[in-house]
Amino acid sequence: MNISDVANSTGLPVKTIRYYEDIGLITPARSANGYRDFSDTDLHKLAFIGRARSLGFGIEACRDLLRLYNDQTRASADVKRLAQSHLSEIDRKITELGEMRDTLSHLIDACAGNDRPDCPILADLAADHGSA
Amino acid sequence: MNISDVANSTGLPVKTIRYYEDIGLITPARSANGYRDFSDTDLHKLAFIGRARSLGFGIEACRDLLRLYNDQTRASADVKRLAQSHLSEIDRKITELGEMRDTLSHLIDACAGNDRPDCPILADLAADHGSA
DNA sequence: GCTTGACCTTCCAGTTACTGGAGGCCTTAT
DNA sequence: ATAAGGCCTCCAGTAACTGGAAGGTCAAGC
Repeated sequence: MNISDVANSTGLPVKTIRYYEDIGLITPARSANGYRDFSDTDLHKLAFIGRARSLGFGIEACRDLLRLYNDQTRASADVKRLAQSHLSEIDRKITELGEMRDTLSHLIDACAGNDRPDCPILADLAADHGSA
Repeated sequence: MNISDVANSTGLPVKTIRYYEDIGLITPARSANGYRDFSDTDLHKLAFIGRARSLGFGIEACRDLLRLYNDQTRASADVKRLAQSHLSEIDRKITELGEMRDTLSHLIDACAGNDRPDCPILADLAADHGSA
């Protein structure tokens, strides 16, 4: 299988697949002409990585997940721990973004949005929010 | 004012302040010895940027906000538009993270988390989610 | 046999917003 | 005189790609 076939099957961009080889996530064979020659296993791994990435796992976490997947002696507790740690990170980000969202939407509501210069958004950014 | 005073006042790291000068957000004066010599205006600008950044505005948006702030003839509509566009982006991210969160927490709930190898999380990542 | 166009290759640079570190002046206090 | 600490610049690295240049390969058509 050539790289564009794999890209079509997995939905991953060609560039990304090459990148995943660069960083050692996959090691496809090479044809005599130098082209990458992907096996079904490579395809499967890439699909796996693609789904893990779509759940927000970082590349190193993907590497760990792949290793666990290939390890028949794994304990599901190890996978769960990894996933929980990632979930906490997601929750942290959601909270952070939610706080931004709340502040920002209040400011937006307070702004007339007309052709006058006075603007509560700018006023808030310029205001002293210091603790002292 | 030396850079560490500004860092203390604004809460921004020294490195970040130098970086903001590099990219032209601020242009502090220099003392005879080559040290940056920050004015109150510089301080104010940096605090402004710090607050905009804490609301998640990107650097270029900060530049725009600063420009609008300094433009007495601005229309609040322009500020509002910028903020709304940023809010949409935040909402998009929250939605994306929320979807990840939901999927991931279902999988985590389904995983026994013991020392057995069978794991619904890995099974899901390995499963064919293809459209065909 | 040759050209054309679609693929494939590698390598380099750029993205975001910093952060860390090396190597080296400047200042202040002892 | 020296030691500590603050300041300087420049270089490299981070995460995960993405775009583009320069060039080899392959299949089809004339």
